[in-house]
Amino acid sequence: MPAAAPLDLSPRKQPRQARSLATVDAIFEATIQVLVSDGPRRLTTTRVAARAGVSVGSMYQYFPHKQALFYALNERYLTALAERIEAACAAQHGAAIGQMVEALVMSYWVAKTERPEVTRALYRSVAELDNGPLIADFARRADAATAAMLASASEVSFNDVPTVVLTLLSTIFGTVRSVFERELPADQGKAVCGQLVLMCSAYLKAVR
Amino acid sequence: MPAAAPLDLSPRKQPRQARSLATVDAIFEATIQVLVSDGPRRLTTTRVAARAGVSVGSMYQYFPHKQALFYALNERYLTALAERIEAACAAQHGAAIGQMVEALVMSYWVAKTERPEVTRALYRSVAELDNGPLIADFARRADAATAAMLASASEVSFNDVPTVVLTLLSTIFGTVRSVFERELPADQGKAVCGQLVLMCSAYLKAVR
DNA sequence: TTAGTATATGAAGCTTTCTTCAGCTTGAGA
DNA sequence: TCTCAAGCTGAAGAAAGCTTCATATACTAA
Repeated sequence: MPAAAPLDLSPRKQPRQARSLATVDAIFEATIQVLVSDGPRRLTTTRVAARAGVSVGSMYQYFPHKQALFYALNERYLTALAERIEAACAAQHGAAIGQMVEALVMSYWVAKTERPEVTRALYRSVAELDNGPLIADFARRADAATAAMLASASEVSFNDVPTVVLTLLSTIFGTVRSVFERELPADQGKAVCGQLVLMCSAYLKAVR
Repeated sequence: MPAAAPLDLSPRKQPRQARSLATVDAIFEATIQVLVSDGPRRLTTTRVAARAGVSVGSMYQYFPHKQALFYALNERYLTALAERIEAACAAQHGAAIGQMVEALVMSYWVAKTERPEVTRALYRSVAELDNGPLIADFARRADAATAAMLASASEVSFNDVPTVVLTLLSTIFGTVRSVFERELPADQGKAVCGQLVLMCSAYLKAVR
């Protein structure tokens, strides 16, 4: 565990005028772009500011330090991802188990493959900060949404729902990550994704 | 993709005397320790040298720069891991499919959980370098070993072995990684591991 | 229009880190 | 023992990054 001093990661001030909102957005977008094109090692305040078309000073109006910016970016990303998963799960309440699994896998897959370079860049840059709390929060939301969805399945039920959900999500999230890490060509990635649906379905049949 | 300049990652010279071998070993071990205790961001040449009980200069006798050291460490780790997987697969030739899966999952799980802090530290530090070639090499070996093992199963056969293998390994590697990322308590980790065996078995039954 | 607040700037100070190299120590073989 | 290559040292140069702050500009509301 990184024995880092506790940092204040909260934003320094909230943008109030339209132009400052644009500035913050530009900074976030620039952060992603620098991450994608230069990698996490070269994510510097200077570079981000330059790409965003603002001065370094402006960054420090809204973020107390580089880490805070990066933390906020991850927060944004994971929150949006959680919302998509929740929506996908909610849409399947009462559906058949097979459909549920397919929807769950596909919503995650689509979310990750929409902008693959961004996904890859974020995967690679996790090390830069202690995002444990963010991951935990995200996991909690995904767990809850999935559990609620499974519970709504009228036909079948599982003994140990928490373990089933944990296994399911660990598998889905992990497998997708593996596919990105191996930098597979698109068609192979899709193939694995399809097999993943199959695998999860087979699993749920086995433990129901 | 990180647009880094192509770096020479090969070691600078080979240790010839016993004491230099000890130095190199100490440097590797120190690298791991710094990674574990200080995190990848604070992995500096000074810190590593200090922890290893040698001077910075000594490091530069064997590694042209920091990246090369880190690269070599990953190479060591992944090579050892590949060997263990190959051994585990070889030991199951001719066995029942269920046993094969269990052996595969467990060998990987055990390898990763033996020194969990090290595993975690290495997972977190991947971003620091472009280890694509190392991952690719490792994946190739694991694929081959697994494919050979499956092919030796007399009872059953699969249509698309490459896809099955790819799916299987992506799932196993990814799920284990997910478990570490969520920082689950040991018992939950074990539980997921058990379920993973189940899941993979169910999958192979479904696609045989 | 004017006062007051919000926002933006970017050079400069400070710190950290990487890497080198000239000189010193250790070990192996003759 | 002597010689020389192998190995080690660590201060110091050079580069890069983070963050601040005094100053300047834009906006808002009265």
